[in-house]
Amino acid sequence: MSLRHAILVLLQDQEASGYDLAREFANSIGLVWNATHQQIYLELGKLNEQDMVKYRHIPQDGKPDKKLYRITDTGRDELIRWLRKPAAPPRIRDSFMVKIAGGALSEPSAVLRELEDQADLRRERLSTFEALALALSERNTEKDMYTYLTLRRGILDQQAWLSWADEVRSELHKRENLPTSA
Amino acid sequence: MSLRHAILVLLQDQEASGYDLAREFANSIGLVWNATHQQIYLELGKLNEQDMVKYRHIPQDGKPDKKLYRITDTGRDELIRWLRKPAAPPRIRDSFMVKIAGGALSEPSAVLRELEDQADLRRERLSTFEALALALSERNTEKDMYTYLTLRRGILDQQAWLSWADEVRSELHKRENLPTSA
DNA sequence: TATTGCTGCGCAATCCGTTGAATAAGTAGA
DNA sequence: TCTACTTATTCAACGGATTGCGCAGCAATA
Repeated sequence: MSLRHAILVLLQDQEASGYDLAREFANSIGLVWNATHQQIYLELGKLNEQDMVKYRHIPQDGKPDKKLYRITDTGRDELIRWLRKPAAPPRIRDSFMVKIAGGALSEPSAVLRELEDQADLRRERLSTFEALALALSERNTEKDMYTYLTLRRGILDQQAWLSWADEVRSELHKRENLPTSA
Repeated sequence: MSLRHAILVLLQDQEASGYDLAREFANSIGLVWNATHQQIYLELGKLNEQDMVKYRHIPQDGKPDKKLYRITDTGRDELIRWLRKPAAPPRIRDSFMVKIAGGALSEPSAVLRELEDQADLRRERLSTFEALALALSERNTEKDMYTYLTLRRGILDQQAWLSWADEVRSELHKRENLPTSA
Protein backbone atom coordinates (compact mmCIF):
# COMPACT_ATOMS: atom_id res chain seq x y z
CA MET A 1 0.00 0.00 0.00
CA SER A 2 2.61 2.59 -0.89
CA LEU A 3 1.17 4.09 -4.02
CA ARG A 4 0.02 6.87 -1.72
CA HIS A 5 3.53 7.29 -0.38
CA ALA A 6 5.06 7.34 -3.84
CA ILE A 7 2.63 10.15 -4.70
CA LEU A 8 3.51 12.03 -1.53
CA VAL A 9 7.22 11.69 -2.36
CA LEU A 10 6.58 13.25 -5.76
CA LEU A 11 4.50 16.05 -4.29
CA GLN A 12 7.19 16.79 -1.76
CA ASP A 13 8.92 19.40 -3.85
CA GLN A 14 6.40 20.35 -6.49
CA GLU A 15 2.74 20.99 -7.04
CA ALA A 16 1.40 18.65 -9.69
CA SER A 17 -1.77 17.50 -11.42
CA GLY A 18 -2.84 13.88 -11.68
CA TYR A 19 -1.73 14.01 -15.26
CA ASP A 20 1.74 15.29 -14.30
CA LEU A 21 2.06 12.50 -11.75
CA ALA A 22 1.02 9.89 -14.29
CA ARG A 23 3.81 11.06 -16.58
CA GLU A 24 6.32 10.81 -13.75
CA PHE A 25 5.10 7.34 -12.92
CA ALA A 26 5.73 6.42 -16.52
CA ASN A 27 9.26 7.79 -16.23
CA SER A 28 11.29 8.52 -13.12
CA ILE A 29 9.37 6.81 -10.32
CA GLY A 30 8.19 4.13 -12.70
CA LEU A 31 11.64 2.70 -12.18
CA VAL A 32 10.63 1.60 -8.68
CA TRP A 33 6.86 1.77 -8.60
CA ASN A 34 4.32 1.85 -11.36
CA ALA A 35 0.76 2.91 -11.54
CA THR A 36 -1.77 3.84 -14.17
CA HIS A 37 -3.53 7.17 -14.34
CA GLN A 38 -6.79 5.64 -13.06
CA GLN A 39 -5.08 4.47 -9.91
CA ILE A 40 -3.43 7.83 -9.41
CA TYR A 41 -6.63 9.87 -9.75
CA LEU A 42 -8.40 7.53 -7.35
CA GLU A 43 -5.62 7.73 -4.80
CA LEU A 44 -5.47 11.53 -5.08
CA GLY A 45 -9.18 11.58 -4.26
CA LYS A 46 -8.61 9.50 -1.14
CA LEU A 47 -5.58 11.53 -0.09
CA ASN A 48 -7.66 14.66 -0.45
CA GLU A 49 -10.45 13.27 1.73
CA GLN A 50 -7.87 12.47 4.38
CA ASP A 51 -6.36 15.95 4.17
CA MET A 52 -3.00 14.64 3.08
CA VAL A 53 -3.12 16.76 -0.05
CA LYS A 54 -5.15 19.75 -1.17
CA TYR A 55 -5.65 21.20 -4.61
CA ARG A 56 -6.44 24.39 -6.41
CA HIS A 57 -8.61 24.32 -9.48
CA ILE A 58 -6.90 25.86 -12.49
CA PRO A 59 -9.17 26.85 -15.39
CA GLN A 60 -7.34 26.72 -18.69
CA ASP A 61 -8.36 27.59 -22.17
CA GLY A 62 -7.39 25.48 -25.13
CA LYS A 63 -6.82 22.68 -22.63
CA PRO A 64 -9.08 21.04 -20.06
CA ASP A 65 -9.08 22.52 -16.59
CA LYS A 66 -6.81 20.91 -14.09
CA LYS A 67 -6.32 20.40 -10.38
CA LEU A 68 -2.93 21.21 -8.99
CA TYR A 69 -2.26 19.15 -5.90
CA ARG A 70 0.13 19.96 -3.13
CA ILE A 71 1.11 18.06 -0.02
CA THR A 72 -0.24 19.25 3.35
CA ASP A 73 1.42 19.08 6.77
CA THR A 74 -0.73 16.04 7.57
CA GLY A 75 0.55 14.42 4.39
CA ARG A 76 4.14 15.20 5.20
CA ASP A 77 3.70 13.76 8.70
CA GLU A 78 2.25 10.59 7.24
CA LEU A 79 5.13 10.33 4.80
CA ILE A 80 7.72 10.72 7.54
CA ARG A 81 5.92 8.20 9.72
CA TRP A 82 5.93 5.74 6.83
CA LEU A 83 9.61 6.34 6.08
CA ARG A 84 10.41 5.33 9.63
CA LYS A 85 8.69 1.95 9.51
CA PRO A 86 10.71 -0.86 7.95
CA ALA A 87 9.65 -1.72 4.41
CA ALA A 88 8.34 -5.18 3.67
CA PRO A 89 10.45 -7.04 1.12
CA PRO A 90 8.91 -6.67 -2.33
CA ARG A 91 6.80 -9.61 -3.45
CA ILE A 92 8.17 -11.05 -6.60
CA ARG A 93 5.90 -11.87 -9.51
CA ASP A 94 7.87 -12.37 -12.65
CA SER A 95 5.98 -14.39 -15.22
CA PHE A 96 8.93 -14.61 -17.59
CA MET A 97 10.84 -16.34 -14.80
CA VAL A 98 7.96 -18.76 -14.24
CA LYS A 99 8.35 -19.62 -17.91
CA ILE A 100 12.05 -20.25 -17.42
CA ALA A 101 11.35 -22.49 -14.42
CA GLY A 102 8.95 -24.44 -16.63
CA GLY A 103 11.26 -24.13 -19.62
CA ALA A 104 11.75 -27.85 -20.09
CA LEU A 105 8.28 -27.95 -21.66
CA SER A 106 9.25 -25.48 -24.40
CA GLU A 107 11.48 -25.65 -27.40
CA PRO A 108 14.88 -24.17 -26.50
CA SER A 109 14.66 -22.01 -29.61
CA ALA A 110 11.40 -20.52 -28.32
CA VAL A 111 13.00 -19.80 -24.96
CA LEU A 112 15.91 -18.08 -26.71
CA ARG A 113 13.59 -16.01 -28.86
CA GLU A 114 11.74 -14.65 -25.88
CA LEU A 115 14.98 -14.15 -24.01
CA GLU A 116 16.13 -11.82 -26.77
CA ASP A 117 12.90 -9.84 -26.65
CA GLN A 118 13.28 -9.35 -22.94
CA ALA A 119 16.97 -8.51 -23.37
CA ASP A 120 16.11 -5.78 -25.89
CA LEU A 121 13.83 -4.22 -23.32
CA ARG A 122 16.50 -4.37 -20.64
CA ARG A 123 19.13 -2.85 -22.93
CA GLU A 124 16.75 -0.04 -23.76
CA ARG A 125 16.08 0.68 -20.10
CA LEU A 126 19.78 0.49 -19.34
CA SER A 127 20.66 3.21 -21.81
CA THR A 128 17.78 5.41 -20.64
CA PHE A 129 18.90 5.12 -17.04
CA GLU A 130 22.55 5.68 -17.95
CA ALA A 131 21.69 8.87 -19.80
CA LEU A 132 19.64 10.14 -16.88
CA ALA A 133 22.39 9.26 -14.41
CA LEU A 134 24.95 11.09 -16.51
CA ALA A 135 22.76 14.18 -16.49
CA LEU A 136 22.82 13.98 -12.71
CA SER A 137 26.57 13.61 -12.42
CA GLU A 138 26.88 17.09 -10.98
CA ARG A 139 24.60 16.40 -8.11
CA ASN A 140 24.83 19.07 -5.49
CA THR A 141 21.63 18.62 -3.58
CA GLU A 142 20.81 15.73 -1.29
CA LYS A 143 17.69 15.10 -3.31
CA ASP A 144 19.69 14.67 -6.53
CA MET A 145 21.94 12.20 -4.78
CA TYR A 146 18.95 10.04 -3.89
CA THR A 147 17.62 10.26 -7.43
CA TYR A 148 21.06 9.25 -8.66
CA LEU A 149 21.17 6.28 -6.28
CA THR A 150 17.72 5.21 -7.44
CA LEU A 151 18.95 5.27 -11.03
CA ARG A 152 22.07 3.32 -10.08
CA ARG A 153 19.81 0.64 -8.67
CA GLY A 154 18.05 0.40 -11.99
CA ILE A 155 21.34 0.30 -13.87
CA LEU A 156 22.86 -2.48 -11.77
CA ASP A 157 19.61 -4.39 -12.07
CA GLN A 158 19.56 -4.29 -15.87
CA GLN A 159 23.23 -5.21 -16.03
CA ALA A 160 22.69 -8.21 -13.77
CA TRP A 161 19.78 -9.29 -15.93
CA LEU A 162 21.86 -9.06 -19.09
CA SER A 163 24.73 -11.06 -17.54
CA TRP A 164 22.22 -13.71 -16.60
CA ALA A 165 20.96 -13.76 -20.19
CA ASP A 166 24.54 -14.48 -21.33
CA GLU A 167 24.58 -17.48 -19.03
CA VAL A 168 21.26 -18.72 -20.34
CA ARG A 169 22.48 -18.47 -23.93
CA SER A 170 25.64 -20.43 -23.28
CA GLU A 171 23.89 -23.12 -21.23
CA LEU A 172 21.28 -23.63 -23.92
CA HIS A 173 23.82 -23.70 -26.71
CA LYS A 174 25.98 -26.12 -24.78
CA ARG A 175 23.05 -28.48 -24.56
CA GLU A 176 21.43 -28.08 -27.90
CA ASN A 177 24.30 -27.35 -30.29
CA LEU A 178 22.52 -24.34 -31.60
CA PRO A 179 24.46 -21.67 -33.51
CA THR A 180 26.31 -19.39 -31.10
CA SER A 181 24.96 -16.15 -32.56
CA ALA A 182 22.01 -14.43 -30.90
CA MET B 1 -2.65 -13.93 -14.01
CA SER B 2 0.03 -16.59 -13.87
CA LEU B 3 -0.42 -18.00 -10.41
CA ARG B 4 -2.27 -20.82 -12.17
CA HIS B 5 0.66 -21.35 -14.49
CA ALA B 6 3.17 -21.39 -11.66
CA ILE B 7 1.05 -24.09 -10.03
CA LEU B 8 0.88 -26.06 -13.26
CA VAL B 9 4.68 -25.82 -13.61
CA LEU B 10 5.07 -27.28 -10.13
CA LEU B 11 2.56 -30.06 -10.82
CA GLN B 12 4.33 -30.92 -14.05
CA ASP B 13 6.55 -33.54 -12.49
CA GLN B 14 4.96 -34.35 -9.18
CA GLU B 15 1.65 -34.88 -7.49
CA ALA B 16 1.23 -32.43 -4.64
CA SER B 17 -1.22 -31.16 -2.06
CA GLY B 18 -2.12 -27.50 -1.59
CA TYR B 19 0.04 -27.57 1.48
CA ASP B 20 3.02 -28.97 -0.44
CA LEU B 21 2.61 -26.25 -3.05
CA ALA B 22 2.44 -23.55 -0.39
CA ARG B 23 5.76 -24.75 0.97
CA GLU B 24 7.29 -24.65 -2.49
CA PHE B 25 5.96 -21.16 -3.02
CA ALA B 26 7.69 -20.18 0.19
CA ASN B 27 10.94 -21.70 -1.11
CA SER B 28 11.92 -22.61 -4.65
CA ILE B 29 9.28 -20.94 -6.80
CA GLY B 30 8.97 -18.15 -4.27
CA LEU B 31 12.15 -16.91 -5.89
CA VAL B 32 10.13 -15.84 -8.92
CA TRP B 33 6.50 -15.84 -7.84
CA ASN B 34 4.91 -15.79 -4.44
CA ALA B 35 1.52 -16.68 -3.17
CA THR B 36 -0.16 -17.47 0.13
CA HIS B 37 -1.94 -20.70 0.97
CA GLN B 38 -5.36 -19.04 0.61
CA GLN B 39 -4.60 -18.06 -2.94
CA ILE B 40 -3.26 -21.49 -3.75
CA TYR B 41 -6.28 -23.42 -2.40
CA LEU B 42 -8.62 -21.07 -4.24
CA GLU B 43 -6.75 -21.44 -7.49
CA LEU B 44 -6.58 -25.22 -7.14
CA GLY B 45 -10.36 -25.18 -6.80
CA LYS B 46 -10.73 -23.21 -10.02
CA LEU B 47 -8.20 -25.35 -11.86
CA ASN B 48 -10.13 -28.42 -10.79
CA GLU B 49 -13.43 -27.00 -12.05
CA GLN B 50 -11.77 -26.33 -15.39
CA ASP B 51 -10.32 -29.85 -15.54
CA MET B 52 -6.77 -28.60 -15.59
CA VAL B 53 -5.96 -30.64 -12.48
CA LYS B 54 -7.61 -33.54 -10.71
CA TYR B 55 -7.07 -34.91 -7.24
CA ARG B 56 -7.33 -38.01 -5.17
CA HIS B 57 -8.44 -37.82 -1.58
CA ILE B 58 -5.91 -39.33 0.79
CA PRO B 59 -7.15 -40.19 4.30
CA GLN B 60 -4.36 -40.04 6.84
CA ASP B 61 -4.25 -40.82 10.49
CA GLY B 62 -2.39 -38.70 12.93
CA LYS B 63 -2.58 -35.94 10.31
CA PRO B 64 -5.54 -34.31 8.56
CA ASP B 65 -6.67 -35.87 5.28
CA LYS B 66 -5.27 -34.34 2.15
CA LYS B 67 -5.93 -33.93 -1.55
CA LEU B 68 -3.14 -34.87 -3.89
CA TYR B 69 -3.41 -32.91 -7.11
CA ARG B 70 -1.99 -33.85 -10.45
CA ILE B 71 -1.99 -32.05 -13.78
CA THR B 72 -4.30 -33.28 -16.54
CA ASP B 73 -3.78 -33.21 -20.30
CA THR B 74 -6.00 -30.14 -20.49
CA GLY B 75 -3.79 -28.49 -17.91
CA ARG B 76 -0.65 -29.39 -19.76
CA ASP B 77 -2.11 -28.01 -22.99
CA GLU B 78 -3.00 -24.77 -21.25
CA LEU B 79 0.52 -24.53 -19.82
CA ILE B 80 2.12 -25.06 -23.22
CA ARG B 81 -0.21 -22.52 -24.79
CA TRP B 82 0.75 -20.00 -22.11
CA LEU B 83 4.46 -20.69 -22.52
CA ARG B 84 4.15 -19.74 -26.16
CA LYS B 85 2.66 -16.29 -25.58
CA PRO B 86 5.16 -13.53 -24.80
CA ALA B 87 5.29 -12.58 -21.12
CA ALA B 88 4.46 -9.04 -20.07
CA PRO B 89 7.36 -7.27 -18.37
CA PRO B 90 6.98 -7.51 -14.58
CA ARG B 91 5.57 -4.43 -12.94
CA ILE B 92 7.89 -3.08 -10.34
CA ARG B 93 6.64 -2.23 -6.88
CA ASP B 94 9.47 -1.86 -4.44
CA SER B 95 8.54 0.17 -1.41
CA PHE B 96 12.07 0.25 -0.06
CA MET B 97 13.12 1.96 -3.29
CA VAL B 98 10.30 4.48 -2.92
CA LYS B 99 11.85 5.26 0.45
CA ILE B 100 15.23 5.77 -1.16
CA ALA B 101 13.73 8.07 -3.77
CA GLY B 102 12.21 10.08 -0.93
CA GLY B 103 15.33 9.64 1.18
CA ALA B 104 16.08 13.33 1.49
CA LEU B 105 13.28 13.52 4.06
CA SER B 106 14.95 11.00 6.36
CA GLU B 107 18.03 11.08 8.50
CA PRO B 108 20.92 9.47 6.59
CA SER B 109 21.58 7.30 9.63
CA ALA B 110 18.02 5.95 9.43
CA VAL B 111 18.46 5.20 5.73
CA LEU B 112 21.69 3.34 6.49
CA ARG B 113 20.07 1.35 9.25
CA GLU B 114 17.33 0.10 7.00
CA LEU B 115 19.81 -0.52 4.21
CA GLU B 116 21.65 -2.91 6.49
CA ASP B 117 18.46 -4.74 7.40
CA GLN B 118 17.65 -5.22 3.75
CA ALA B 119 21.25 -6.21 3.02
CA ASP B 120 21.06 -8.93 5.71
CA LEU B 121 18.05 -10.36 3.99
CA ARG B 122 19.76 -10.31 0.59
CA ARG B 123 22.88 -11.96 1.97
CA GLU B 124 20.75 -14.67 3.53
CA ARG B 125 18.95 -15.32 0.27
CA LEU B 126 22.24 -15.30 -1.60
CA SER B 127 23.70 -18.07 0.50
CA THR B 128 20.50 -20.12 0.29
CA PHE B 129 20.47 -19.85 -3.49
CA GLU B 130 24.18 -20.59 -3.73
CA ALA B 131 23.78 -23.73 -1.66
CA LEU B 132 20.88 -24.90 -3.82
CA ALA B 133 22.76 -24.12 -7.02
CA LEU B 134 25.76 -26.08 -5.79
CA ALA B 135 23.52 -29.06 -5.09
CA LEU B 136 22.41 -28.84 -8.71
CA SER B 137 25.92 -28.64 -10.15
CA GLU B 138 25.60 -32.15 -11.54
CA ARG B 139 22.60 -31.34 -13.59
CA ASN B 140 21.88 -34.02 -16.12
CA THR B 141 18.29 -33.38 -16.98
CA GLU B 142 16.95 -30.45 -18.90
CA LYS B 143 14.64 -29.68 -16.02
CA ASP B 144 17.54 -29.34 -13.59
CA MET B 145 19.25 -26.97 -15.97
CA TYR B 146 16.22 -24.69 -15.92
CA THR B 147 16.03 -24.85 -12.15
CA TYR B 148 19.72 -24.01 -12.04
CA LEU B 149 19.22 -21.04 -14.37
CA THR B 150 16.35 -19.81 -12.22
CA LEU B 151 18.63 -19.95 -9.19
CA ARG B 152 21.40 -18.15 -11.08
CA ARG B 153 18.93 -15.36 -11.75
CA GLY B 154 18.31 -15.05 -8.04
CA ILE B 155 22.02 -15.14 -7.27
CA LEU B 156 22.95 -12.42 -9.76
CA ASP B 157 20.04 -10.35 -8.50
CA GLN B 158 21.16 -10.48 -4.87
CA GLN B 159 24.75 -9.74 -5.86
CA ALA B 160 23.68 -6.69 -7.86
CA TRP B 161 21.64 -5.49 -4.91
CA LEU B 162 24.59 -5.85 -2.55
CA SER B 163 26.92 -3.96 -4.94
CA TRP B 164 24.38 -1.20 -5.05
CA ALA B 165 24.28 -1.13 -1.25
CA ASP B 166 28.06 -0.58 -1.28
CA GLU B 167 27.55 2.44 -3.50
CA VAL B 168 24.84 3.82 -1.23
CA ARG B 169 27.10 3.47 1.80
CA SER B 170 30.00 5.29 0.20
CA GLU B 171 27.80 8.08 -1.21
CA LEU B 172 26.19 8.69 2.15
CA HIS B 173 29.48 8.63 4.01
CA LYS B 174 31.04 10.98 1.49
CA ARG B 175 28.29 13.45 2.19
CA GLU B 176 27.79 13.13 5.87
CA ASN B 177 31.22 12.25 7.27
CA LEU B 178 29.76 9.30 9.06
CA PRO B 179 32.09 6.56 10.31
CA THR B 180 33.00 4.19 7.47
CA SER B 181 32.02 1.00 9.28
CA ALA B 182 28.61 -0.51 8.63
C1' DT C 1 0.51 -28.60 31.91
C1' DA C 2 0.45 -24.84 28.67
C1' DT C 3 2.06 -23.13 24.66
C1' DT C 4 3.86 -23.22 20.33
C1' DG C 5 4.42 -25.28 15.82
C1' DC C 6 3.30 -28.35 12.08
C1' DT C 7 0.10 -30.57 8.88
C1' DG C 8 -4.02 -29.67 6.25
C1' DC C 9 -8.12 -27.39 4.45
C1' DG C 10 -11.28 -23.69 3.75
C1' DC C 11 -14.49 -19.04 3.92
C1' DA C 12 -15.49 -14.05 3.91
C1' DA C 13 -14.60 -9.17 3.64
C1' DT C 14 -12.16 -5.89 1.85
C1' DC C 15 -8.88 -3.71 -0.82
C1' DC C 16 -6.00 -3.16 -4.77
C1' DG C 17 -5.28 -3.31 -9.68
C1' DT C 18 -6.56 -3.76 -14.47
C1' DT C 19 -9.31 -2.90 -18.42
C1' DG C 20 -12.29 -0.34 -20.94
C1' DA C 21 -14.80 3.49 -21.81
C1' DA C 22 -16.53 8.44 -21.92
C1' DT C 23 -15.94 13.47 -22.43
C1' DA C 24 -13.84 17.54 -24.53
C1' DA C 25 -10.95 20.61 -27.15
C1' DG C 26 -6.73 21.69 -29.32
C1' DT C 27 -2.74 20.58 -32.46
C1' DA C 28 0.23 18.05 -35.77
C1' DG C 29 0.75 15.32 -39.60
C1' DA C 30 -0.77 12.07 -43.72
C1' DT D 1 -9.76 16.66 -44.37
C1' DC D 2 -9.46 12.82 -41.56
C1' DT D 3 -6.84 10.60 -38.22
C1' DA D 4 -4.12 10.42 -34.37
C1' DC D 5 -2.05 12.27 -30.47
C1' DT D 6 -1.83 15.30 -26.27
C1' DT D 7 -3.83 17.40 -22.22
C1' DA D 8 -7.01 16.44 -18.40
C1' DT D 9 -10.32 13.97 -15.43
C1' DT D 10 -13.49 10.42 -14.03
C1' DC D 11 -16.65 6.19 -13.73
C1' DA D 12 -17.83 1.30 -13.81
C1' DA D 13 -16.97 -3.61 -13.80
C1' DC D 14 -14.35 -7.24 -12.81
C1' DG D 15 -10.88 -10.08 -10.98
C1' DG D 16 -6.84 -10.74 -8.23
C1' DA D 17 -4.66 -10.29 -3.69
C1' DT D 18 -4.45 -9.54 1.19
C1' DT D 19 -5.98 -10.06 5.86
C1' DG D 20 -8.23 -12.25 9.27
C1' DC D 21 -10.61 -15.98 10.94
C1' DG D 22 -11.93 -20.90 11.84
C1' DC D 23 -11.55 -25.91 12.38
C1' DA D 24 -8.81 -30.12 13.76
C1' DG D 25 -5.44 -33.06 15.87
C1' DC D 26 -0.72 -34.49 16.82
C1' DA D 27 4.09 -33.65 18.51
C1' DA D 28 7.52 -31.31 20.85
C1' DT D 29 9.14 -28.11 24.06
C1' DA D 30 9.12 -25.10 28.06
